[in-house]
Amino acid sequence: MIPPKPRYQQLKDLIIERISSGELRPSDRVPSENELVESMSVSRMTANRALRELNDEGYVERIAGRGTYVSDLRARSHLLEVHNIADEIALRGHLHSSRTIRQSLQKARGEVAKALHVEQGTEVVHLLLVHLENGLPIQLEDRHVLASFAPDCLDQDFESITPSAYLTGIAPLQEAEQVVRASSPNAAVRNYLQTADDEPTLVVIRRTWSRGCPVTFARLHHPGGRYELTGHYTPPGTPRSASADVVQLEKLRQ
Amino acid sequence: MIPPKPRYQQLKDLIIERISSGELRPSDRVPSENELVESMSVSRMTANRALRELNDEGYVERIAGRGTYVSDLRARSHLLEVHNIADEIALRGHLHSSRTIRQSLQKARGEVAKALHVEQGTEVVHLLLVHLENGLPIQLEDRHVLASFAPDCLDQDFESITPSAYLTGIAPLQEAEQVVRASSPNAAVRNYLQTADDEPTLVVIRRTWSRGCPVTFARLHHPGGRYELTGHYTPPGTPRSASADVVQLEKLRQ
DNA sequence: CTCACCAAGTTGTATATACAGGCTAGTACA
DNA sequence: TGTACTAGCCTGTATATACAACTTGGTGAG
Repeated sequence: MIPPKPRYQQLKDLIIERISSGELRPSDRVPSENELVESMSVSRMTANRALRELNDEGYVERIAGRGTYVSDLRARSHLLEVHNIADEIALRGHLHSSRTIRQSLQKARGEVAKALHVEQGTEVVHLLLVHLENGLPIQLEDRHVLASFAPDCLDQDFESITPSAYLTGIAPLQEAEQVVRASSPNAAVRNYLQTADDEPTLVVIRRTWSRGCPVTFARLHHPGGRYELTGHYTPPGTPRSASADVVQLEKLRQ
Repeated sequence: MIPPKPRYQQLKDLIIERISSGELRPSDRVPSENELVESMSVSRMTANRALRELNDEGYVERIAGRGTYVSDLRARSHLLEVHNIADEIALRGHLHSSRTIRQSLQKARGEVAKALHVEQGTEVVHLLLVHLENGLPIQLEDRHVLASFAPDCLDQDFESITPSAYLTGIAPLQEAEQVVRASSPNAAVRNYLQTADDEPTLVVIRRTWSRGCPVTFARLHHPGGRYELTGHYTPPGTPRSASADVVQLEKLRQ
């Protein structure tokens, strides 16, 4: 028999659930401590602990005298962690969708063959997808997967499961290497990402190893104005909530 | 006048100080909540909050029924990669030089004050430098340093020692947080970096903590065409509070 | 000697209460 | 009209109290 979760944790789970389900959207007001006391039949200290920890973990933003609000962190991802774009978006309480542009068997050439440490002509699956956050393009995923590693890659429906989630399901990821660049996108990329002519893109080029061999090579293009990477050597004791977020809340309240 | 720190924070600072000074070593027993109640004249809930947060932040390990023990902090040290542009360039076998554009005492305003967690008007040193690799601009460093943290910051010759190297010499920089963006530079940045009109920049915004407080906030602009960030990812080991540490404690108790 | 049990100490959680301080909207007053 | 002030809500912190669960060491019964 598993012990029941503590009540403060139940409260946290409840609020996180409301955020990821979209019921509470960024900059929305979260029930105050006293409202939680009423509706959830807990003491204020318990409600306080739940909200305080959610604040420390970056889910919400608390402002003394005003209230508690759902954080709207700009599109963020952890630089040193390999993340699934769909999870990332869901965590922000937004809706993820994707559109498959290409899903075909090819022979590795040049850069791809070199990156994957295989002979030219080795079979790879080429994937080209656009990921959307609330309908807005947030990532163009240009990925090559070693066909021998993922034989059924061609039959997958990558609009219901992301390549990243699919690949980590096949075999544990052991190592990854990534390069981050700022670049001016060409017309095709601009078109897929629906960006202005002068908006740069943040490009993440990532190679991933499994069982000691590189198995996939991806080029991830993001619109510079809507996406940023965060590397987090988490500072103990300081709440995640940074200045920019507060400013953002201010703007949204007008 | 700055308000006094809350007591739970004073307790945390005290214990962190004892740990970093070496008075308390890894796997040593930390005073229990009740002992802190006695010696520090606080309520147990306050002592509990201090120790609980230290646990959440990885400084200590708490075991119900046993006590609180100092964590093995080895895992934390590898987190912070030193990003000194001069070392980076030297590592490539190239020549590093730099030009100081501004080095002045200022009062923190807006974004800077918030990022450093200080009142508006707190004195900060503003540094603006261009770093060159083989004579070519590779980074525009726009940095604010808490004046109280580095009093002689104004007298340093940052063309012979980089701010990064200087700051790590003063005190261990324990934690950092960074955000990476692609953006279109304004005319001033373009001029300093000698980039073409349509070349985007890769901007790294980094806050660095020492002894629990943010001490410096830097905005590092790089020419998109000549600079990229590389990262390496290996799967995390067992989480901080997991079995390994407990096993270690078990061993030490023999 | 061995095992069961218990007492003391520890952490984990929950509650009620209190006060301080920030923020806002509305009201009273000039 | 405009300004100053206040009531009410909010978060932030601190304390006292209570009970539960866990660990350890000792004690007593078998």
